[in-house]
Amino acid sequence: MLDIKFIRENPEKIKQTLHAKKAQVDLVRLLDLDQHRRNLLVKIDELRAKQNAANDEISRMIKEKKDSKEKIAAMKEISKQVDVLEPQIKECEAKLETLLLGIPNVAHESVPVGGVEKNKVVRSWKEAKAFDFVVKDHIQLAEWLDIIDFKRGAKISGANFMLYKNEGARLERALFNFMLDVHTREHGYREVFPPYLVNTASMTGTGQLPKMKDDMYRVEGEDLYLIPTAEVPITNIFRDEILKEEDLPIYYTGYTACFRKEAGSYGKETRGLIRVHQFDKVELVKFVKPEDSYAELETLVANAEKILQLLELPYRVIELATGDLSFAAAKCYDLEVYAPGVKQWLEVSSCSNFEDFQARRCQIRYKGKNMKKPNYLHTLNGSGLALARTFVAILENYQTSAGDVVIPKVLRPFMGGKEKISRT
RNA sequence: GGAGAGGUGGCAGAGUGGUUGAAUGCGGCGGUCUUGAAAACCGUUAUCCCGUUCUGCGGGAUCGUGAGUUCAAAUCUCACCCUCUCCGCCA
Repeated sequence: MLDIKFIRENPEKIKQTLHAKKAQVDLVRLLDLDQHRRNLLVKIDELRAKQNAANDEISRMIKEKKDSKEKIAAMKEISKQVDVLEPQIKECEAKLETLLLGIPNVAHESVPVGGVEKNKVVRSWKEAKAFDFVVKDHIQLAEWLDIIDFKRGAKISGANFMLYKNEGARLERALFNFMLDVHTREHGYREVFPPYLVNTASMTGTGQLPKMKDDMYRVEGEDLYLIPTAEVPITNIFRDEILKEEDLPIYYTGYTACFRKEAGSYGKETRGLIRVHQFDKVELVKFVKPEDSYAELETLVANAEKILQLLELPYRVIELATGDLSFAAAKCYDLEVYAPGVKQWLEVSSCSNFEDFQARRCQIRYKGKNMKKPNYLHTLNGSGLALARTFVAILENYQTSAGDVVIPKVLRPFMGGKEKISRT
């Protein structure tokens, strides 16, 4: 959510943002409601001031045993007027809130302006491996090695649900353990393991609601949604709290399963593990002081990159253009790993600075000794990494001509020292 | 799921219709004292919104959340949420 004062003072900037992020919000109406709200507030505050003064007076009259009937009768009138105004203000504020929640975050000035075509490759790491045999894709490999059962996954739950088996299940487990270890031991993150189901307030806080409502699974009859990312529960850890300045920055990492409907995204491009309804992910979340957030974004990306480097997978870092930024992000880098089997660059991480956009929705503030008032902090998050696609990249990059998959060195301690996965 | 108790400021804990944003204690911050520290003493100590002649001033709101009764609600009524205790169920 943006500051209404900022919107009031920068309507042009908001118009550009709405256009860039393709959001439909009636800005004129929003500004009207804002003005209307303030007019109503002036009126009701005056009436309430009268009530408060009269309350003191009536109280004194009762104590002095004077007749207060007339005063009380007069106050009944005022009270009626308040009763008329109050619902008007509530209605106005509710409408304003609805519009406000629909306004996306403004991109940082450093972000390239334009659509996907303006996305910029800022760096790449490691050349794509040259194979001297015909490469298989991860679906062929996974079926050949009997480490993922696509058919039974679909039987149990539906299309695009996976049943990991044998060394596949173990590789998955190895991956998130490895990632958590790196982030907690080497990058200074504290580990959390949050709930997978969260309420409306949490989903609204990070910006999934109201916009992404149809992309999420909801529990029937309960105010609970399955998380599409651990960003939601982890960022909401501090919802409605004021933190101490000296406690910042705070870094959290956590593993969760993630659930997404991915409606309407079937087809050849999304076969196998590339776009699934349930996947595992290790998330990185930072709570930082505003002046540090862009430096923190760079280290966040570096922390995520480190995982790909340790896994020795070729990847590139993309800086997203304004039109490709998510609703809540002010700036975002995607990490794409190369998968030679499907011959695609796969997005395995998205690292964003939300500035105070989520903090304002969540009411997460901080206060220092020399600060008169609490201030919104900045939140950032990034995948470190999303597992399903990383799994794809490992299978496809580490395959041998025999159809085996060599286990990346850093994962072997998590795989009982095993060096490769072979058909049994 | 059933029965009961309860949700008040950073914490503890008063307050059951009328100058109560809220006693008191602890903690925090500033100061006096001290060579320094402790103790003692004095002061201070929430958040949000609106207006403004804007390093200030004026007003309003907030005692789990929402609705209601009333001239007036932390205090009364209802609903919901959460916590605790006991019972049941259960990985």
